[in-house]
Amino acid sequence: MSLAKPSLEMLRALTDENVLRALMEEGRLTRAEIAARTGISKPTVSDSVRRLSEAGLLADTGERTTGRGRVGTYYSLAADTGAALVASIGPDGVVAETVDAFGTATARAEVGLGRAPGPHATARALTEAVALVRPRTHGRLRTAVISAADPVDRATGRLVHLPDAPFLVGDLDPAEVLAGSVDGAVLVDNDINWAARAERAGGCALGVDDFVYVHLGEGLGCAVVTDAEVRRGHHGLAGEIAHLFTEGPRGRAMPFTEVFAELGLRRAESTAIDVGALRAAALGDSAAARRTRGALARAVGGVLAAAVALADPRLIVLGGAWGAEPVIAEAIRAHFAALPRSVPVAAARVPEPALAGARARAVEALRTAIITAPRPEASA
Amino acid sequence: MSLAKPSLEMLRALTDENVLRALMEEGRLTRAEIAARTGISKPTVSDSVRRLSEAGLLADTGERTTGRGRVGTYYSLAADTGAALVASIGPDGVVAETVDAFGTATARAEVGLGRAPGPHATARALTEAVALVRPRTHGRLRTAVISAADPVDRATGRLVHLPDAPFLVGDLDPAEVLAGSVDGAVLVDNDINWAARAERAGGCALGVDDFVYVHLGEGLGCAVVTDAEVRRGHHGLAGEIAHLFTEGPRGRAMPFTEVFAELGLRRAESTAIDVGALRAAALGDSAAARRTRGALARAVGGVLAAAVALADPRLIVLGGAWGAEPVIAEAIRAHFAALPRSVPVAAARVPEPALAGARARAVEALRTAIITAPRPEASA
DNA sequence: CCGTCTAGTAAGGAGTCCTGACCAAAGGAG
DNA sequence: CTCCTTTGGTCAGGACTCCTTACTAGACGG
Repeated sequence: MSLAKPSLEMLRALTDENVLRALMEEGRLTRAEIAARTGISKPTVSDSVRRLSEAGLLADTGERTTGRGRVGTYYSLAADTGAALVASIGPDGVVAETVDAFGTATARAEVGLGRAPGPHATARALTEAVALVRPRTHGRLRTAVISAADPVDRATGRLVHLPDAPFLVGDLDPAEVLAGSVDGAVLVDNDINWAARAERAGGCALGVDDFVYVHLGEGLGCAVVTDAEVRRGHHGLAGEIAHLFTEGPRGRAMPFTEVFAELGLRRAESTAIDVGALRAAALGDSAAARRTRGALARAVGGVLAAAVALADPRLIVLGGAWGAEPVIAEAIRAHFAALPRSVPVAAARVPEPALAGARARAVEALRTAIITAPRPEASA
Repeated sequence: MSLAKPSLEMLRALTDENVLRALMEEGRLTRAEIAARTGISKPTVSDSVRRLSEAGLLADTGERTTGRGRVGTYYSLAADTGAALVASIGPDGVVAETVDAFGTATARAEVGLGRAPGPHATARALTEAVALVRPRTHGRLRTAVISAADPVDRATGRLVHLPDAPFLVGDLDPAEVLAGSVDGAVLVDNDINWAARAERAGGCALGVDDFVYVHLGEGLGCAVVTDAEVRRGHHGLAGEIAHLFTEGPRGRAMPFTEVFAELGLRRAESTAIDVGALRAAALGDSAAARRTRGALARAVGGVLAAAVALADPRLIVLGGAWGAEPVIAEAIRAHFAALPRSVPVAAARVPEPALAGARARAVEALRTAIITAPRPEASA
């Protein structure tokens, strides 16, 4: 609400931010190149580079320009500006990466859970994965972005269990696990939300401001992107569609998750979908398979109709172990196209989408951490 | 994406904006008061006031401070800074207002349609209402914000007809009707979206960042507020819930709008709900009324479940001719509370909500128009 | 070897904001 | 009535930021 107060300090900070961002995007630049890129005059850029070098954020790389004219000196971010941790937590294990401010992944580790699933084993796997990547990165970990295959409470960052939905990873607080290894903020979100961001950044929803990503796998979920942002809702549970009323077998209205119980496609003693059984029942050319596909398409169609009604997307993206299966996706698409307010349907196509989305956000977070970090007063 | 380039001009503009906003909120202030309010030093404020006075945006009101100390001169916005038009368009007619940059309504007119509904009559009514308020306002109309009781295409601002939904006002392009009377941009949105903003600004959803406003009247609609903004979706049709699949009578899945056909509660030859018939059927203590209420509650419950699943609101607001009816609202609330992911339900309470929401936005738009308007170069 | 071309610096100026001192004028105390 | 206090507003000086223009340093090309 309150408007920023104008000051010369603010102006200088903006100049420094321009210089830093130019270098983050380009890797290394001479002062003249920075001036050309940002539109700021050469003397001002030189001032800023001097300031930032004295603060330890920038360094002469030792490289020099070649070609006609005077040799230029290349500057780049200092080596110790730190890194960000990215991790993807699923029921099978953990994938962890570190990225620097240029967006380059500097280390990667995968730790599987084998036959010992559960939150404790997952916490250990996360700790272990961090220990594996930690020594292979320069500087401290200034922030972390975590993807988890369960709903995430927006306020606390904890994984939460919703009624009648599978709890794939289990009760876990990633921020607590990482408390010792990461200096700054730890941001946790659902894997589907990260996947949606990845599709928007470079997948089938490239640049689309309003779309819905529907994930159909062991669990059921979706991500709602409106006005170019994933919307998480008050608790962070937007997109948890298990209890959305839709059309079940024989035209009855029932929660989405119960359709799978009704069809006998759940795993024993669990609310998770048995993807193997589903594929066995829905793929192929038999009349039974076609019937199953029809039932699935009608149930998913109800979910898509709800998404269209409430979010008005330009596009719907189907992802997940069986949602991206061409034959099933085609059945869904055909049924949905016949509904009164249909929109185009596309298939997700980014590999490791959750990790990719989290990685992009981690780079962003690391960059702003570097830019907004308090700097020593220039009082020498 | 690209970062603002720092410049001294930008700083000055920020100072001027601080001064202008302070005066817009407070009405009249002395330079010392502006300095105290904004935190900007007195000399700088004096400079800014001189600049803005020379540009014709500010004027000495002639009033003077009384009390101890030197007399101060009060400044205020110049009288000719213009006004904004606000209009609410419904099937029964048009209400138009003009507001100034202080948020004060300066004129108001209501033009009914009587027995001649339809888009042509509505366009005439709008023109007439504007002609009535126009002479009673100072300065030109610099922007307009329109509320319409039909879905609005976000890109064009036209009212659009969706299949199986009533078209209460009809095919109309408010911006075209107003082209001659309004200088600046014309913003058109659905009445339900404006109502939701009004409830957030000062009603039962005061300050809530994530909520869903469900309107149950002749038409069916809702507004989705996430992260403190009404989300309109790609076409502007977010919240058009007529085709959302829900639970109909006898437990069958069907589009929301068809529930009313099934219950015989639609008006003849129309997809609009017969509110009179609905009240007759659902109010009272008879077994039949209780059955009807139950059917309505289950149908609305499906819609609320979908809203909770996709938007994760902190609150659901019920409004509209029968949605706010206490007995029906209570039936909805009771049924919804038993669902697995229930959230609090409140009743809308802002009077003339669509107009109130549009008015607030019009003030905002007028203020930014004044602040960002190109100013004559100070070259005297 | 000299002209050309480019990175970077130096000098000067315009503009913005601030601090602190000062002035003007009204109300209150005695 | 006079003096002091209080407050709005201005003045002068200074710190700082950014820009333009002109200049220097130094390598390549012919």
